[in-house]
Amino acid sequence: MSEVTARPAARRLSAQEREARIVDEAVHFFAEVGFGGDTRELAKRLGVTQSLLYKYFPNKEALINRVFDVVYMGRWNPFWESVIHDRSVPLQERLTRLYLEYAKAALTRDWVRIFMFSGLRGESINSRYLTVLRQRILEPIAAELRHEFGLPDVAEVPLKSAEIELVWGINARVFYFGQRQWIFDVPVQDDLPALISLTVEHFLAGARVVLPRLLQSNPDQPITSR
Amino acid sequence: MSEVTARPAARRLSAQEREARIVDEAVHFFAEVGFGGDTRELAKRLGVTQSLLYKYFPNKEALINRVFDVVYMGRWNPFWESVIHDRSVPLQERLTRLYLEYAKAALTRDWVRIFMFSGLRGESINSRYLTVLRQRILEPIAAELRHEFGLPDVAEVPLKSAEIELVWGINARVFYFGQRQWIFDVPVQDDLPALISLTVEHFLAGARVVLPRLLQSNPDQPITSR
DNA sequence: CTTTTTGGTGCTCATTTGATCTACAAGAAG
DNA sequence: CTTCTTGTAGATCAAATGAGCACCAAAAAG
Repeated sequence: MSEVTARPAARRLSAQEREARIVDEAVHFFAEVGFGGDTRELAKRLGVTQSLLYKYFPNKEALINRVFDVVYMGRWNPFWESVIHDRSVPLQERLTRLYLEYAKAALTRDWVRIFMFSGLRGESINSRYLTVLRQRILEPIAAELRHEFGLPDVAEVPLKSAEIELVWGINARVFYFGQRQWIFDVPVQDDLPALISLTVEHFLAGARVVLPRLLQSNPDQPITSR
Repeated sequence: MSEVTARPAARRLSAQEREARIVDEAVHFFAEVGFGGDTRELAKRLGVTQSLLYKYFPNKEALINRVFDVVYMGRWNPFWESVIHDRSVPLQERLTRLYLEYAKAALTRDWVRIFMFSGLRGESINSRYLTVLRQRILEPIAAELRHEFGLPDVAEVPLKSAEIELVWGINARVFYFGQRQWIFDVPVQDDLPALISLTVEHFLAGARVVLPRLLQSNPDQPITSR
């Protein structure tokens, strides 16, 4: 076998194009092996020398931060926010559409794994992302639930934290599908869209029973308590 | 400040005791920084020289595998399995007790983080653990749900995968509490036990509506489907 | 065709890190 | 007092890895 393998380099792209390819491959690479992955291996996958990476990014951290930008808010879809408020569509359908679309972005291998890798690393970006998610998705859903079940408007009775927690539950379940598939190797058997619609259906049926009771109890921190 | 800190070594323990301390500290250490954490730092935390570690474990991998043994099945509580079948107690209470107890073991910082670190590393132990969980906890719960709602016994109509998926949902939600607290830094506001009991209540209320419908539909892979 | 620009390579350095080895000290046991 | 065991001290190796530098060659400009 010849030792001439990595030599015919895919040379001479525009700086812009090259940078884009580096970031793109970095997303896949770090999603696979974690941020401890070494730059030589990344360069090899790009068909490029390791030193070239440092012509585009001052150091590894800068590249990692670029990956965060691209993967996190770079994939945010405004449709997720808008669909919630469209009361011309039944709530169950709105939620199903929302999470069907959400799954397309957030249940990819790259996204799920990078989300966990960065969280475990102690990056504050996870916390920031989830805060945005809560404000733009979960709280609006909670408000729509009030309307759906004929409960007092949020303007009158502010959302209780337990209501938000209930809505977190949808996210938890959907995200868990992704974790099972891309991290734990216990893939989902059934058709994912079908499971998501089942999840939404189940969620609403449960909320219809539990929510009114939740709002009757005392101020905040209701329920049985410690 | 004095540099006399790690020197007054806790010397001369029995081999057994020393090994136990190493494993114990390794659990905390790897849970914090991941399995990429270096042995010198671990030794420092133990107040011991790095070379001593290699007197107890042939290499780092062996130590890591020990950590898996201790953390995974080493913390399995048979009560989780037994409580499910006790029909002298209402199902809702059984499930609440189960997940309250489950949370004590599986919602610790060490457990949640090591579970994710090992999963991302591609360890097969996660898949094995979740398979055991499904067989010993989730499927029995699904069977009890049949009984609870007056649906055909599992012996007559075998469990559909969608039923199991529904039960995975409880686990997903409970585990997500742990992930938020120990990985994403978006801690749960309310009292955790209260939230778990709310989760169970909500789950059962939803299942009561959805499950009968699920069993009426065609063979497996029911629901809307692609 | 020559010059200039700039994308890309090869080599090298300094650290970090897993792992090993020699010599020695201090409790416990006979 | 001698011997065994637990640990230290510390040096050391080899491999892996982030980062920097001098130089080259292909494309663009004149």
